[in-house]
Amino acid sequence: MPPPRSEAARRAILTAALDLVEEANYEKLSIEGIAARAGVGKQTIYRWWPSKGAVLLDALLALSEDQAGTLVPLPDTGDLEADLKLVMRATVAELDDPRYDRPMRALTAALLHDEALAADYAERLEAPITQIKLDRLRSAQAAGELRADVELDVAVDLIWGPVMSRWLQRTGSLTPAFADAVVASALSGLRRAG
Amino acid sequence: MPPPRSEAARRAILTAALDLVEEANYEKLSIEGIAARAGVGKQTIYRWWPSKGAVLLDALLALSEDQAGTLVPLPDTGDLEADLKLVMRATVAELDDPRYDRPMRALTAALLHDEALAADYAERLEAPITQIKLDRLRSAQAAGELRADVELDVAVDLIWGPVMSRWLQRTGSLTPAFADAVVASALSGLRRAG
Amino acid sequence: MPPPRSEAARRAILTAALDLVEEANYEKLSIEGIAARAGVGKQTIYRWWPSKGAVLLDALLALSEDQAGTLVPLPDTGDLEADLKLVMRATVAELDDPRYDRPMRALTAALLHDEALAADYAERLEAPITQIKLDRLRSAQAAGELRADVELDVAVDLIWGPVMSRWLQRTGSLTPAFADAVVASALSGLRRAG
Amino acid sequence: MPPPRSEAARRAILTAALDLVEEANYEKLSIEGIAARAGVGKQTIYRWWPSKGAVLLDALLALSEDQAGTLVPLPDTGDLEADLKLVMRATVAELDDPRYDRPMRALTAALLHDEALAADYAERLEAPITQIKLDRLRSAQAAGELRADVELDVAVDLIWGPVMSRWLQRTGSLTPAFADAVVASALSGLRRAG
DNA sequence: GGATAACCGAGACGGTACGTCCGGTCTTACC
DNA sequence: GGTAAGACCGGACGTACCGTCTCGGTTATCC
Repeated sequence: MPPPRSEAARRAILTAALDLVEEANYEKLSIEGIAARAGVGKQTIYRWWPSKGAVLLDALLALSEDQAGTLVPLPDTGDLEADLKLVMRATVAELDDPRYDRPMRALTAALLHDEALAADYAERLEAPITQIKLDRLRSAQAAGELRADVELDVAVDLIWGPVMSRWLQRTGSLTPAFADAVVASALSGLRRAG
Repeated sequence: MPPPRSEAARRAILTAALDLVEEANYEKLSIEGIAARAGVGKQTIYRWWPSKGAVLLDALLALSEDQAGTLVPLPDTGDLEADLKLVMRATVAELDDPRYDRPMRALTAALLHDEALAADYAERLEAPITQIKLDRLRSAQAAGELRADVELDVAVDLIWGPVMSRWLQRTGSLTPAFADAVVASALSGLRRAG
Repeated sequence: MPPPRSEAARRAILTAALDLVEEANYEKLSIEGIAARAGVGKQTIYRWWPSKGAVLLDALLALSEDQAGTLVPLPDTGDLEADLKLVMRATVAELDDPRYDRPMRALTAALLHDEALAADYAERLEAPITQIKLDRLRSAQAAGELRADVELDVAVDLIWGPVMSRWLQRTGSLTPAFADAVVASALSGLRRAG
Repeated sequence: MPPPRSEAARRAILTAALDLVEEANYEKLSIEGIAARAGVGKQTIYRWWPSKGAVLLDALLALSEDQAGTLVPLPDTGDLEADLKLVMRATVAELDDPRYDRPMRALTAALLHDEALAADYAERLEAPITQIKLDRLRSAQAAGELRADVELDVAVDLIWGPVMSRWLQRTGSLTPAFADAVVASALSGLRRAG
């Protein structure tokens, strides 16, 4: 039989982690601090997570699931550019919201020096999201909105990479206009002959 | 008159930092470790740098300057796509080389939770590089290789963002083919009407 | 009706405690370790004993009773000095035997900071032993081998104290010769006028 | 050159250790507690002492030296019994004083499961004290107050052992009368033929 | 011949302390 | 006065146990 595992403790830990990472930066985030804030023994964290990065990953997963239950596919009105602009504006807004920005940035930092965590992240958070992006693009390709020879995984990077890059490196501000421009330009390149 | 400042110590510190970050990951990199490896007192580090991230930034700057003395402009043969493919293949190769990948990744992690360092990085490492990118694009725009209404800073993100994003998130492998595809697609979107 | 109380568990716990204290020192002895070694839940120990010192006390009591069933009186041949030398040589031998030395030393350490346990020890282990010592001395006093004004409880300390003290403080080696010398000297002082 | 070593920290640590051991029992005494009370980092304790028992030993040594500067010889009026009764009454009084009793008992517990500490204790605290006891007895032997064939180290155990034993095991109360009785009886056995 | 109650093993839980590492400040001796 | 060395206070690390608790599962009387 599986161990009883306290659901209350689990939730308290994930909430505490998110709260703390929002208040300070990732460097200041400590297992000790999470345990104290959650009213939990440190061992309870170490029993279930290998590192604070893993706690953060679970916390972000919980955050995604809390609001949606399950991941929703991208809108498909038949107009790829319009659909993606809508999605990209939402993404850009989310990345500007500290509620997401802080923990996401913290998790990204953790991924940079923890390959095991990166693998876990890729499988559990990124893969499903990439899948729904690929699904939408495949549909568009079938409808002739993308050239037939476009490699869809490259297309995903072309469309979302510029936004991610600007977010991570704070190269510029993430405005709806930027979102639109990126989608328009990227799609333009993917539509007709290179 | 500035104090004599031991150049030997400075170099030893930067070298030690690079060596250590190459051996382990950024988390394990410690001021104490750098000092010990460099045969230097901790105070000597604290006297000249505010954080280990700052040491890393200087170390990377030194690395750039060691090989080039000064930053070279991007090639300008008149064929933007060919020039950028050349550059992008080199970039991709560099990002695959542990000698650059390790410290760059470590520095990126440091930037994520140190805004002061991020500002310093933006000014000293990124700005000059972005400048030479903008210079090349401006030249191309003048030559009619890019539409006149293209905002060049967005163009920079469109061209280099996909590569940076794939590197940071390890979303896929960084091959020369990928470099070519990204350049081709991005430029295709920037050349004609959106 | 009292619950059945598993005799097997009880014995496993006492044996495990003795084994562990013999292998390591008292500091390393842990309830958790005893439970694991005995193949027993921790709660089973906490249900029946208030502390690991109490377990140790029971373990030593069991050890005493295993070999003798009940405590035997000291020999009484009519020659007090000869009888006591015999007893003291046995005592000294026992204190040199790790099988007794280790747990006894551990128990002594526990007694030093647990007054409740000390009271329990005094009543259940020490009192009976002191009683048979007093019995033998009383018999000797009646036979004129000890002065009539000798206080017997002081006499017990005079005779056994030096050995206990040397054992506890490892002041010197516990040889049969030392046992003899102590008995001879102590009795010499208790026999005739002070 | 030797490291500078903060004398203030050293004293604060020893004082804190004594204070804490007086307030609670040895089990509750923790390095963490000492450090907190002394306003000192834990590392400063670990840097100079291998265990809390070692701290306690140094604290007690400091206590002995504070009051006397150096160890004073036992009184030698020519009347061994009178001199020893005086000394023993003082010893008994000291052992009844919580200021000495608590840390001494704590140290004794530590000695029981730390052989290295026991060796250190034997050399630095016990040996000098035993030496002055032996000196006094040797002087008495030379004056004919003790038989010539008495082994002085055994004599020390015979005289002080009963008191130590009663103290450690709380077998009875430590009164001046008990002190006198022990000295009288022990010397009686050491004076004339066994 | 179930019911039921205390036992049992296992082990998760909130905690405390461990002994170590490192951060950032300071002091000392050398050059 | 900068430097190598390293002690200092503080705080987090990850581990070991503490003593309490909650689980199912066995007994083993008692109705």
